[in-house]
Amino acid sequence: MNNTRFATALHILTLLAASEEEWLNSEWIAASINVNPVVVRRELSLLGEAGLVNTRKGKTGGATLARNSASITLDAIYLVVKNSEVLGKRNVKPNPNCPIGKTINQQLDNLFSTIDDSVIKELKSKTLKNFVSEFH
Amino acid sequence: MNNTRFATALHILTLLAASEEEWLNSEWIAASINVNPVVVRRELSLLGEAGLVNTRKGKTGGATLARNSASITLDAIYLVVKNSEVLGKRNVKPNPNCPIGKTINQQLDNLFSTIDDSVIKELKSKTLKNFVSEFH
DNA sequence: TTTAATGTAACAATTTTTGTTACATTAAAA
DNA sequence: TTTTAATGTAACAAAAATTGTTACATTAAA
Repeated sequence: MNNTRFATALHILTLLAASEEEWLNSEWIAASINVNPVVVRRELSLLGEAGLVNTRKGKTGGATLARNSASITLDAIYLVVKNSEVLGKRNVKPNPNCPIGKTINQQLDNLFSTIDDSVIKELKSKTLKNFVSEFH
Repeated sequence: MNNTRFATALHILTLLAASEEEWLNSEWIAASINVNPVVVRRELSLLGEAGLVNTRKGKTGGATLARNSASITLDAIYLVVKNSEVLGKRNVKPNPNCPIGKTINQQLDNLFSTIDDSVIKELKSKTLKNFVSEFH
């Protein structure tokens, strides 16, 4: 992950959690993060598919949290934005004539999964509510 | 991490560990990974700085492990290639006029460090020797 | 009917990653 | 002493990933 998607998604959810019951629009959210509103809408769309937020169109449109911030754990956010593994990518075509090259990607699969799982587990222990409570 | 550097570095070290006492050259290693020899030399240079390999120039030049594969843990490799945090990047300039935007990067610092630390810890429990032993 | 929002496609710009060429330096071997 | 075969590294090119932007159809309240 060499991008800002987790930071952006968590920022969005933090704003929504900090003002529950209000429909925040993408322009307002974008101004807080300092990115383009389209970036926010794109991420909101994915967070919506994951059941973390509700969005509505039309005048007075915007977004709210879909569930209580205490029930949202950070692994759910991570899974929405994750598009690579913690240890990165495998090399595409290691040499099949080399005993190591022949099977290294299978060994890396195991290792990469193990590490990813431990990150997920750690994130699962942290709630959005707790994260938000750190702001004072 | 959305790159192949960890996979490449571990591949290199696996080859060296699998034929200790031999000086493998970058062209040979590169053929196993299927990348350009310069990529291998670049990574070997960094692995050398970290004390994981020895390299020598001249005819009969090449690389060997600098220490026993049982004493090399995977966190050492990760630290050599790591150039981003597990949860990615922060947004560059969140709005200082927003209570959330004002301090979110400090909160993210804490979270990102915690997650990175847990990955390091997990990798520290795994040795190169053990990884190599999985090939059969 | 007007206004103000989302949803999303299409594309542009930027940054990161990977690949390549070139060559100075080193050290063994002929 | 010259040739050979390697590393080390700079400089640049190419490809891929990331981020930003414009445009506009759709929706729903006012």
